[in-house]
Amino acid sequence: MRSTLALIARNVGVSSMTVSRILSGKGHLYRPETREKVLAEARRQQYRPNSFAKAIRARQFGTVALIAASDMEFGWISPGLQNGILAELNKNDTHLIINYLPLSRVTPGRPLPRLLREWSVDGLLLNHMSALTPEITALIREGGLPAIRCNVREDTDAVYPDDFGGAVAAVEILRKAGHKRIGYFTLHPPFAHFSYIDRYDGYVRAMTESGLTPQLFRAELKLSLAEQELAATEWLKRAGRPTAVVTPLSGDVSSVFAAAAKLGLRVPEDLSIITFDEDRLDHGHGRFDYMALPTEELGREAVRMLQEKIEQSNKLLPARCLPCTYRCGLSVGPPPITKRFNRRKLS
Amino acid sequence: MRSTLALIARNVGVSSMTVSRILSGKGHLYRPETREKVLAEARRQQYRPNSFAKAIRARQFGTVALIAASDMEFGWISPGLQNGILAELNKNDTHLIINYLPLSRVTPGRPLPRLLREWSVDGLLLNHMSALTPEITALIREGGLPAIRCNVREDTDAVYPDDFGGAVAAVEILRKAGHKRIGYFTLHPPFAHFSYIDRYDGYVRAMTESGLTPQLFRAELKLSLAEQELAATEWLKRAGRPTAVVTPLSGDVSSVFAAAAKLGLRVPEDLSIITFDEDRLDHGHGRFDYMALPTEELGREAVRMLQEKIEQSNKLLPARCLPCTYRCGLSVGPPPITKRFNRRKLS
DNA sequence: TTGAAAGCGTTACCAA
DNA sequence: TTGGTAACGCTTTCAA
Repeated sequence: MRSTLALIARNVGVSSMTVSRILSGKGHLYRPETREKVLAEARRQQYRPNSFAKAIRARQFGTVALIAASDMEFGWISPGLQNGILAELNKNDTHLIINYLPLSRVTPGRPLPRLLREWSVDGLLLNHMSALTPEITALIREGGLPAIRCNVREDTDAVYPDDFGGAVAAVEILRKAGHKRIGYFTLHPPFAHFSYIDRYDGYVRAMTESGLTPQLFRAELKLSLAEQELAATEWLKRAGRPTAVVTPLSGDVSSVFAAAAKLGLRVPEDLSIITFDEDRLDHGHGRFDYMALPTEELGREAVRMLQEKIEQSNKLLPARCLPCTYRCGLSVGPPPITKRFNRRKLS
Repeated sequence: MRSTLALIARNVGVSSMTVSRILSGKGHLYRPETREKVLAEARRQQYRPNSFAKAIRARQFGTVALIAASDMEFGWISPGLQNGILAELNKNDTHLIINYLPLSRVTPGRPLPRLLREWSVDGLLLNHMSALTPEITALIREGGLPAIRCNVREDTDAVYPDDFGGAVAAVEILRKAGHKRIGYFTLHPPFAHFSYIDRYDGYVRAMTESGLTPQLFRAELKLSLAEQELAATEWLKRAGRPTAVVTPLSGDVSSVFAAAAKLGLRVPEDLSIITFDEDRLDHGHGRFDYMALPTEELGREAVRMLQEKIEQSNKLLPARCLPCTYRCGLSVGPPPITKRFNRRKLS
């Protein structure tokens, strides 16, 4: 049976207010004798306060929700983002409820998840894996809950990584290493997202502003894996082929690497690679150079903004755009000696 | 201002019970006229029930917690596991609170997170990224909450993947492809975990039972990335070098692949690779063959078990061990023609 | 067809 | 130093 203040009070022979105060740190007001008896009985019963009852009294939930909004049937929340959010929330003993929300469910017909139908949290964090739709914007506004949007490039109430700047920085790193023929390599993206576009735009901008020519490889969706690899191989052995590539997704790396290996091109001696990724434990143990997305800081900042909104009755906040960080690996080096490289026959 | 039943009731001029019943689907008991008025006012006020108040009345939280227990300061929950858990919980409109729990915080001195100090959930899912400690076992038992442990090999109240069987299956796949010299390749693991050991044990068992000789490469922790790669290269060019490797972590793949590429060994023509991973969107777009961990099903099963425990007053449940699934990629093929391969000089 | 009262487990407030 | 009362927002139960 669950223990309550009333139960302890009855057993000890005091009022439940006495118990309440002693157990919530106001014990100095009481006689040591009373205090001891209450504490002992609470311990005996393994008393733990009911946080929902507290929340009702306090008129705030002490809870925030993180919703993964996407085009897909399931959600995806980056571990770094999640950790950043939790780290910041834990400072205030705030709970985090998570759920995913397929955007297809945000239409007049379909029922919303309980999280949005009922009143259960003080604020909302939305993680966007696809573009913002008018429906979801309306949903949030109508809900009246303070909300911060993560990973979506909006002017207000949003936090997102500087993907454009990350791509520019990647090109700069390769340029400083001596590369001029820098390609952009990507298979098909698993979902549509602003960052995927911004990375390419950043690449093109950095290239043209340096007077270099962008060269893009983009595998078509309908091709099989083997066909994609073949196409990649063709692209890598063209005359004027790149000595370095930027890829927007870490999943692209093994493809370009495999294609290069098939041609006998070594990384980084013959081909340098920079990709995008979040900092994580299993990222090839640092084999590849990458632009690290500021996922953890994104989470922390989102929480700070949300807390500000909760305190200041949902006031509009300017968005924050956080920079990527270059992580050195083993996949970037100087370009090969040009003449020999160009003359080399690739089978 | 938040809307409540009482507020609507006052505005319409009925009792709050009337409002409560009409808004919770028992409207047919009332005159259409009353019903309409109440519904209109509720809509106007954007009424949403307070789920904490409901929970208090119902004497259950309608909420479950997922705690990521690990040796590290932060947590790691596999996206598949999380999705499986959410998918199953959403069937009953149950909320999921997540948090991480560094095992160092489970000692008499340090304060526990609110989730464990207070009473906020009906049950607990524990995701273990390290071995179970006596402290955490005691903590859970004392807490008195129904709990299921994920990713830990225990006899009761647990769900975990069959890593041993997965490794056995991986060896079988390579054997059937014709390989006899099958190696085991791993850098240092990011954390200690039963699965890491079980995979190796499964590999050794499958090899010896087939009359083959295990050969292990394991990079030492203190080596730099470049030194690890050098060591891997040495291992791959020994006489009697493997024609296929099993690696327990997907992060190992790029290392063995890179080392092979340095030697001019192609995948899969000269070297086949099978790794372990969970099904995910960005897994090299299917480049590598892997044994897929049943993470999503693990989550679903954990929730089903937990719900059973919650209903049946925390009764002990036998553990469940779920099989891995082979996912075909482009990294497994027949072994190279032996004589030529053996004679070939690798620089 | 509708309502009043009681209670879920807390805590703020006022009184003793 | 201690206790009674009321209230947070909801639903069950009983009564009209």
